[in-house]
Amino acid sequence: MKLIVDRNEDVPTAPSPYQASCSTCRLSSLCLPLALEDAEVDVLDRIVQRSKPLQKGQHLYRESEHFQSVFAVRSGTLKAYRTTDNGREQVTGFYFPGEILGMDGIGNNRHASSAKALETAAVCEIPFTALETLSAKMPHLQRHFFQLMSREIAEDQQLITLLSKSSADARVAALLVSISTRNARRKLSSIHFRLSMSRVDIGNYLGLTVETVSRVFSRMQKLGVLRVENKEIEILDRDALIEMADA
Amino acid sequence: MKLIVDRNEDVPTAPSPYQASCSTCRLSSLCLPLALEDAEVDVLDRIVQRSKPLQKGQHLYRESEHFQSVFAVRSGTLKAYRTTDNGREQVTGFYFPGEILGMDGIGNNRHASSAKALETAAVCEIPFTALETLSAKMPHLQRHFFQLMSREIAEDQQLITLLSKSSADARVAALLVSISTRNARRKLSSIHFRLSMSRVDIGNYLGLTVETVSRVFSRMQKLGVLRVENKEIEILDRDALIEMADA
DNA sequence: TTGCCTTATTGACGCAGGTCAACGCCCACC
DNA sequence: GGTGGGCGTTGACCTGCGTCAATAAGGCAA
Repeated sequence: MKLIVDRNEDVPTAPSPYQASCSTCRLSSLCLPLALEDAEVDVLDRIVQRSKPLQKGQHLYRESEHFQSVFAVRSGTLKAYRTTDNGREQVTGFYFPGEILGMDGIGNNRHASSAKALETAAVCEIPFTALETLSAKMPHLQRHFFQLMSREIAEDQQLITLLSKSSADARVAALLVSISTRNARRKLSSIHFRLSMSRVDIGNYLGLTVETVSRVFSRMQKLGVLRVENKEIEILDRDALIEMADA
Repeated sequence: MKLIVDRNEDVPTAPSPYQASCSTCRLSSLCLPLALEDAEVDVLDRIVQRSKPLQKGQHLYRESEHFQSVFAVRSGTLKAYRTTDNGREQVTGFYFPGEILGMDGIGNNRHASSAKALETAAVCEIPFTALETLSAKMPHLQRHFFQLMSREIAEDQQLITLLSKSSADARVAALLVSISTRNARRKLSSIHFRLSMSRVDIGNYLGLTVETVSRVFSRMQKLGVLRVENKEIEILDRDALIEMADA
């Protein structure tokens, strides 16, 4: 039987049903408000739209849809993926709380990828036209947004490098290190976490088959580098993992 | 013996020995000035620096160097590449006239990759701080630069997809189609061109070995899709090539 | 609970592309 | 015009990962 305190689930933070504001959001130091003055954050706040959470499997946007906004993840995880001409799916990224997605749609005013929730997820919607207007007035914001986009480029290039020559072991290791690092940024455990994505998604992202991913996990477990129990991962030897990531 | 006009080298803008201005540049319709009013182009012109050409093999910038400017290619070809922790090299892109490179350095104020001329090449340097200031004043410019960065992201994602699952044939085909398309944009032949990069660079970019690249070229030639003669490429059956690119 | 369906693991086998090696060709530089 | 060194091609062989198949283990509905 459920207890009354459970109702707190419906009230993630303060006032609004979803989220009060950027200024009270504990992710603000990772997200768009980073590097903004308090007064500037308030202005930004006014253009940010918070809506009801996405259910697992629900789409935030779809490839080739009209582009209107970028999104910041507030909770949960999303995957971005594109569908190739011959119908194959390619996962291009996983997005965790505090991270921005949708920037690939700016170029042609249509989303270059689809985004889907891997679990219940909440996002902040940032209408791009408003963001542009604001950026022109707030140099810090403009700069920061340029930086965010640039980092997305640099990260994609890292993935390119990974996919181009690394072994299956190195790919999986690199993903785990990446998740671990991003968890640390959010003050979560960097050695013990739950994978929100399936083996299929991992394989798809890393250019491997499910079977290979599974075998790599087993192998790493046998080597004492990881403890794997379904989606629960414990990193037992982070140094070894980092070592494997670039071999 | 030096002529007096050479002293213009000290005056980077107007009547320089290298290039008059964005407004007279025949690449302006592909490059940064795109979508700008004539008056705006003049303002942009004033921050753009044109310098003496790079020789083949010369670096434009190196990974982890302090980031200061982005660059537009005026003539020639450059490759961008990064060096992994274990010393391997990964080519992340080729840049042709009218294209912008260096945007991956904005994020952390250091270049995330190195850029090297594949043949004699001329570039325009666009100091980023000045570009930011100007962007805040010229909405068209800000918008356009956001779009350029976004397209770089989208293109990287395309490469990710390519590297993730495609066969060697598909990878090479995709690169050739890409070069062909980019040549067409510059009003050059889309079916007959000279590869400015070596087989090693192609292989490196596509995550293949030189031998495989060479074999693919031979195979395509045998199939009557291409005519290959050293670096000269003639596309005999563009449709077949496009077909191969996503198989 | 039971049952169904999706996701994960493990094994056996085949093949695309990597590796190693030999050789030819282009061209830069004496 | 000769020669050396880099670049490209081709062949023979090997291996890591994909494929196919069978089984197990969760997870959700009724």
